[in-house]
Amino acid sequence: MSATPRNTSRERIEARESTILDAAEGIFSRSGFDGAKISDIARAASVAEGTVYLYYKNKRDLLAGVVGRFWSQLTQGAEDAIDPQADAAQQLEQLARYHLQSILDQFEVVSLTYRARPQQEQDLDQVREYVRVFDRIMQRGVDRGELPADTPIGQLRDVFFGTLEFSARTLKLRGQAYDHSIVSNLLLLMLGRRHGDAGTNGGNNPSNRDLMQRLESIQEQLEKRGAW
Amino acid sequence: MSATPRNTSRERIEARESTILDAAEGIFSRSGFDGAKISDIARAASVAEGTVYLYYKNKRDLLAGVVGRFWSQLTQGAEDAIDPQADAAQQLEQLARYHLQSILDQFEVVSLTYRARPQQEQDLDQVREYVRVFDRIMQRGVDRGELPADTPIGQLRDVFFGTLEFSARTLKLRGQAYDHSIVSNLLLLMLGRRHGDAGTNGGNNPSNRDLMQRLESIQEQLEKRGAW
DNA sequence: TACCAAAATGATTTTAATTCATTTAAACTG
DNA sequence: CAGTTTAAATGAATTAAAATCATTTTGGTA
Repeated sequence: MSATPRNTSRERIEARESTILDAAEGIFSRSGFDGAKISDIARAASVAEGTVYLYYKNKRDLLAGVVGRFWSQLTQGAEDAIDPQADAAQQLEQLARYHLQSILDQFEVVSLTYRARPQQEQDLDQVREYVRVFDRIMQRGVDRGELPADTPIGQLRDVFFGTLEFSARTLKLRGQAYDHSIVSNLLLLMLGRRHGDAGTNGGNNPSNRDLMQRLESIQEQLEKRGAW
Repeated sequence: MSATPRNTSRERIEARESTILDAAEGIFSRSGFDGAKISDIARAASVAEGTVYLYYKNKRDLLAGVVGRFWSQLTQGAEDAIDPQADAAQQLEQLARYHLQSILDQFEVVSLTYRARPQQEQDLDQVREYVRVFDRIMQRGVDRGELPADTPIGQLRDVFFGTLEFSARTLKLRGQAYDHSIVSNLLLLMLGRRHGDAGTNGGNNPSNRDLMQRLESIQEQLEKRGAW
């Protein structure tokens, strides 16, 4: 029959493709795009060099495969990390934490994204899909009145992902780990409140009494100095 | 004597180096890093292939030269674009406009930056220097009490550059041109007001929180000065 | 068991970076 | 200014790695 003519075969083939992607991800991450040799990837996948070309047209295509899979998995993970019951602000925080944590954990793969061909090509379809997770959260927030109706979602998207990615780079450059204050401050900015440190003195409005004390302290200092 | 033994020579050599950089910038921008052939670059510079290697160790090094020069020029241009008399908010807006405009104009070169070796290497020294233009504006704003004393400059730096770069990518992707609302909204976010339209909360009565921040900033300045 | 098509192989070809022995030009010397 | 030394430039030859493709192997089928 032809009912399941090469079903077994299909499984084997998908497994092999996935093996090649795994190998490529490892070698690309370790050596970068230029440093990675197809022969190394083939060896790591226990496959002949020519076999790689049966699955991917060329080296760039293979990279696109690795990067595409990464972003697909990220989309899946993001959807799992977000509580559908929560309000927009909470969901945004969940996404921010998840995103920052993930791009820190897999920084090398994220960097490889920039080696994929940009624009027009569908190389970055999976990135676009990922970004829609953000758009949906925001749109729902607007629809429910949790966010102002004129919220510029498109612009805030660039604020959100741009800030998190640059922050991740900074952390990596300095050898620092995940820092929650980045997420807190970003959310405070985006949701329209003032920055400062997260919990510390949060949204407190100091009392007139606090202000008076501070003024007295300043006056005292000035008098000590006699200067002005 | 050896006072000016090969001064004339030095000029010629610098001119040639600059010619090679120009050629490389053109070819790299047009064809990308991988697509650019040293032979093309050599031809565009009217020079033999081997000559390129007298000036740059290899292709990556040549790329670093192109990218480094770009960021140096950007630093120079930024300093010219900023009015030293203006307050922090105005300077920030000047820098934002200049930055967004520049990276849109020379998007390909900016993209090439990501092909330069990251981390530890001094490939990105010029980028760091450029970023200090931002830091100086912010620090001066804090010192003068125009910005809260606890302004997290380092984090805001990532907000600023991250947002502008991602916004530029979005514009390019959609074939759109410079959009001033991006700069306006970014500044509104960063300076702690709400987004939406510019003047909205302009001359409003300041809250106690605003007053307290201003007092703290004054006090800090006093203390700094008291140190000597 | 014999056959066929799909899959895999790796030696060969191709492409482009990098090197280096040789040539050319510039700067210095007496 | 002819001769000598040193620096700069050249491009043919080398090398390295991507990509191809004629051949072999494998798995399924009759």
